[in-house]
Amino acid sequence: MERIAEGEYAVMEVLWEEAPLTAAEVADRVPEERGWTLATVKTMLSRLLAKGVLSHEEEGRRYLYRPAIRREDYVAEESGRLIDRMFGGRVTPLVAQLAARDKLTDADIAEIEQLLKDLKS
Amino acid sequence: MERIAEGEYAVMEVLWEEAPLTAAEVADRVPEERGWTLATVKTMLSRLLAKGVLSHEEEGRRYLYRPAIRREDYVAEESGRLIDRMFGGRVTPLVAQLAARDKLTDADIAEIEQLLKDLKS
DNA sequence: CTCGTCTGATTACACATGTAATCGAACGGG
DNA sequence: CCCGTTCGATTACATGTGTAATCAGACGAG
Repeated sequence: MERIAEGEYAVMEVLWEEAPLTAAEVADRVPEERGWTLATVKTMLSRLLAKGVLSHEEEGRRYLYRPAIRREDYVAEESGRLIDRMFGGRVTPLVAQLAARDKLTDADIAEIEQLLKDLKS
Repeated sequence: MERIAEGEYAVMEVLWEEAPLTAAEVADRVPEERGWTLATVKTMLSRLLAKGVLSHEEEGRRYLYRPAIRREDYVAEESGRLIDRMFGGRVTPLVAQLAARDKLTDADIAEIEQLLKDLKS
């Protein structure tokens, strides 16, 4: 699967949230902080189309854009990439890392324990 | 902290493993698959120096390079970035994601459970 | 029919990255 | 003392990315 750049990812997020949308609608929904113009959003859409991660259908004179890949799939792939690169493909060190960094609250821990318990059954 | 590109990261790995090293030594230790020439490695070293994530000391006419940041710190930051971007800052969905993708073996599960148990005590 | 408007397409441009080659200085063998 | 070798530094160049402006064609208001 094609890599999606950080900025492009913001556009995907919008479309994973709601689709199909026109370019203008996507632009409206992109987080304010980006400060992107409509032109910028259109560039992103074109590039994402070229990468094959979006599809579009004509609606009159405009396009309606929608994701061509599932969010879960992309996220899984990206996560896997990071884990391979930084943790030699092993998940436990990642969890350990997060734990050591105090990134895990008690609630997180409880939740993960529950999750693991369900997994085993 | 400066971002480290994927290729540059390979060089950091070498130096986190063993330091200080000369450019030639680093090149020797970079994974074969990269197929990099010494020139390429030197470019990486320069860029990493510019980013401030490596330091160097002169040893005669050469430099000895060594990491200026700790691996754990960088890895923690990168992990955090991914988690923020893809999981809204929450770790549990990441674990859930990995679990759903069958990325967790029984041994992993046991290990993580043990880890969490230790955390609570 | 005509003209501004909206759309996607094309083009622009700077900086990052992958991947080097080359250059000038210094060292070391003869 | 000279020359090839070895360093880091500088330069090169294609591709990706952030961030747009502009252009050509279609559409809709008069």
